[in-house]
Amino acid sequence: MKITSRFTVAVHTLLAIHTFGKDYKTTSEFIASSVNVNPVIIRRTLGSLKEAGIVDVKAGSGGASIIKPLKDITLLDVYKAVDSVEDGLFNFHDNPNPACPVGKNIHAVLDGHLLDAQAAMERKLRETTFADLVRELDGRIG
Amino acid sequence: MKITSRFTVAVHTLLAIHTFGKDYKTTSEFIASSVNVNPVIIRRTLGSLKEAGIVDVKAGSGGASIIKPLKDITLLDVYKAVDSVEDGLFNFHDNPNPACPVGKNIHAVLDGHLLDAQAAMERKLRETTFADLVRELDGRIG
DNA sequence: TATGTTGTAATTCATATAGTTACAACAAGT
DNA sequence: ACTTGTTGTAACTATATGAATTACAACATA
Repeated sequence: MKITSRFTVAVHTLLAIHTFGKDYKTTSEFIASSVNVNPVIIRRTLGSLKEAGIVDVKAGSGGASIIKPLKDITLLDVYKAVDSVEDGLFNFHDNPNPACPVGKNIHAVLDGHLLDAQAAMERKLRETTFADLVRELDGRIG
Repeated sequence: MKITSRFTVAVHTLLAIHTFGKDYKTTSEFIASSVNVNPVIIRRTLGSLKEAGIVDVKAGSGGASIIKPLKDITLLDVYKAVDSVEDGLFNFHDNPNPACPVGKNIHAVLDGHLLDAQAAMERKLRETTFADLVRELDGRIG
């Protein structure tokens, strides 16, 4: 199992808003044609990003804009905004037998290590900001 | 989306084999009662661990044993053995529009960062060996 | 008021995992 | 050789999750 494409869709969405926001009205329809998904997916993505205080969306008139400094938006912020991450990256089997010495202690032994691994990944995601991504993207667009 | 419970099932399986292997025949049925899943799940798990050279399974007579030194079995080894990890931890949306400057470059900009995050997690998993886990478990069992 | 858009619910579709049943292949004891 | 218990695996079902889609009320602006 893996992390959903909601994450990369959200990153793409933000980059599209930044890149085209000056010249176009970045509606869900517009963004959807770049990401190549259904516009409703973009609306839901924008809803999550809005809840997280990263974008503002104009209901009615349409269009989205980024309201947080690019250098203060990390990949981790976006990841947390759109992917339900509260229950951890790793799935644990449901009911280890508490009558068995191993089953009884497996959580105590393993949970910490799994959290460590997850934390290592999140630390890495926090290192990259959208200021970085925009710089890299602009370098490629030229 | 997340990493499947196959991983924790496999860890549990190995710890059960090590803990009980001296006194019991660790059949799929036996292990399944500790993990609390269907025996077939354990057989499939053991099949993967066997392919990876971590365990030996006696077909017919029954029972599994660990054939690799505990200090040389890391959590990453087990993770890679049972979870299909080739296609990456992150799902990427399928068809970003190549006619759009953002869609055309999104992979080039993002892929490296995603791989970095995944690598950070795997590095952390590699730090823990089954010698460590057994020590921790034995400490709790007393 | 007319137009175009957002926000969201409801439904369908696709995929992946876990659970289950069934059974042939196999190993070892008798 | 026969019996017993187990593995290995295929086939199928059940369940969960995400993505796609349809539909429409709420909304903002000209």
